Amino acid sequence: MSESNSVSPSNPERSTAYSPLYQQIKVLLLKSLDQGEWKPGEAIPSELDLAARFQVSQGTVRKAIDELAADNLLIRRQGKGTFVSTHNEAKVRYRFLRLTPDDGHQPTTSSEIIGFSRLKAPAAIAGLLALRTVDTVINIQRVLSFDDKPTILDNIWLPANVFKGLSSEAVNQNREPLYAWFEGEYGVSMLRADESVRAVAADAEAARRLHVSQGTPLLQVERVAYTYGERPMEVRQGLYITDHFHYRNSLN
Amino acid sequence: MSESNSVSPSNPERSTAYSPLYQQIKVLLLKSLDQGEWKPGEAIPSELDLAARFQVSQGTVRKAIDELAADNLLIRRQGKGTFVSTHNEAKVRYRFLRLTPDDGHQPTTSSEIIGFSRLKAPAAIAGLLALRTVDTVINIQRVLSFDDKPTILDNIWLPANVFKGLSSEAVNQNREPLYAWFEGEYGVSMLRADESVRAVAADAEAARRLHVSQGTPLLQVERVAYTYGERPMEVRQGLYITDHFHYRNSLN
DNA sequence: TAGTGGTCTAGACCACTAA
DNA sequence: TAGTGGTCTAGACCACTAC
Repeated sequence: MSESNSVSPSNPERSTAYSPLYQQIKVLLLKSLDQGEWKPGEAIPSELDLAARFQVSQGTVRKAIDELAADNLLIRRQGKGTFVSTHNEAKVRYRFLRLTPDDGHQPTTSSEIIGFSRLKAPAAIAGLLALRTVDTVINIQRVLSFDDKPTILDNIWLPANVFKGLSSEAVNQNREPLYAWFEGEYGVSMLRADESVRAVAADAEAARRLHVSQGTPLLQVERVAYTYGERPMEVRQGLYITDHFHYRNSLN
Repeated sequence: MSESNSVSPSNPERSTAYSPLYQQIKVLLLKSLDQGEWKPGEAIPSELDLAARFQVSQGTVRKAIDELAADNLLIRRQGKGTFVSTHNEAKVRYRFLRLTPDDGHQPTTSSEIIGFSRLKAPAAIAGLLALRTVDTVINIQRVLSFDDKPTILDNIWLPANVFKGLSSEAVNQNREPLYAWFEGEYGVSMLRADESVRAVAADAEAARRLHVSQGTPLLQVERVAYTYGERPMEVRQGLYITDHFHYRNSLN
């Protein structure tokens, strides 16, 4: 583990690229996070330790950490330290799920796996996952129920070369939220996602799985989730019943 | 214009409330913004001027401004100054509209007002706007077309006591985006909004207005928009056609 | 050239946590 | 009490804009 992470404060030959010190520190921190030097849920070194390691002032490290914390990659806890984000804490499980009950109450959730297969990536999926159509993907289908009522039909696509050894049995035995499971079992941290939302009519399959009539309006949510380096790691299409739930969003 | 905006760095009697200096500065800046001391699009005083005015260091003012800029209330422009946000710039018009063409191209937009009335606030609207049911609200209905194809049916509710003098003629003559118009004409800045999204079936009215068959799945977007101090200033229900457009969202 | 925001430092002190 | 992140200061210098 070489520790020669020094940085030159002012680079005299700035051909085209000038980047402030704290941005360079941020890149170094991201590299360590991506490489797993500190795992989800663990503390990273203190600001003073990092300042010594990178040969900069505490304030500069602070600004780098501030930005990573603003992006939810790190979590600061006064008096305790700075920790790597995780999907595995009660408070932030289902962090990416925007579907919310119309009344405030917290529903019980359960998941049933209804499909699992490996196949060559369909063109559309390959494009979104930055794969070729000769690469293998894993397809998982499941139904999420809230208070025992089927509410979400998910169709999930993962790159097989990353999720090595993921099997039908494994996914059936897993009881954690998927993203928490991915962190612990496959070392994949989902950091960010883009969603496209539409209204569609339930087809025969969706109607059967969600116990609604064919043609019922459903919310279709297409998600691409990314890990470090903006690398896409999951494509997911969800069909949501929205008669007693809504997709919430905040604009600013 | 009294200028006695001083602040005591450390309050010895912190009964329960401790708030850092930069937070107190932030509150003072918000008050000035709310009171219109600096209008949308205008520059606020320089950091050094504000530091002198509030008797704190530049760094403390900076941190207060940083947070306001992160909330999109202010915009920093290096070398020029810090400016009050506005919906009236080409770059950020339709800042709150998440509906996006599936292909990337930028459609032409047009708006047709199809309804205007004043009435006592219905209970549901009164609740969302923090009004009583004896208060008057303004209701505007319109159709937004993209590339001359009707795509959004909007039903908008405004508190009449704030939007004084808003008339059917005025709203018909206005050519700006609504929120830009509200800023200039009524001094109301829309800073933030919450949205609830659902899939619904087009009723007879929506079908007629949007040129689709009754029962067509539509995206229903319910929005509450807020100005300074989290005061709700608009309730809006939009029905979106999403066959060639989608509601985009980023999660992190 | 002057004025603005942006970066970086060094040091002091405060608030919070845990032993 | 020691260690962490959080606040605040004063000052130097850099990058960008406009005149």
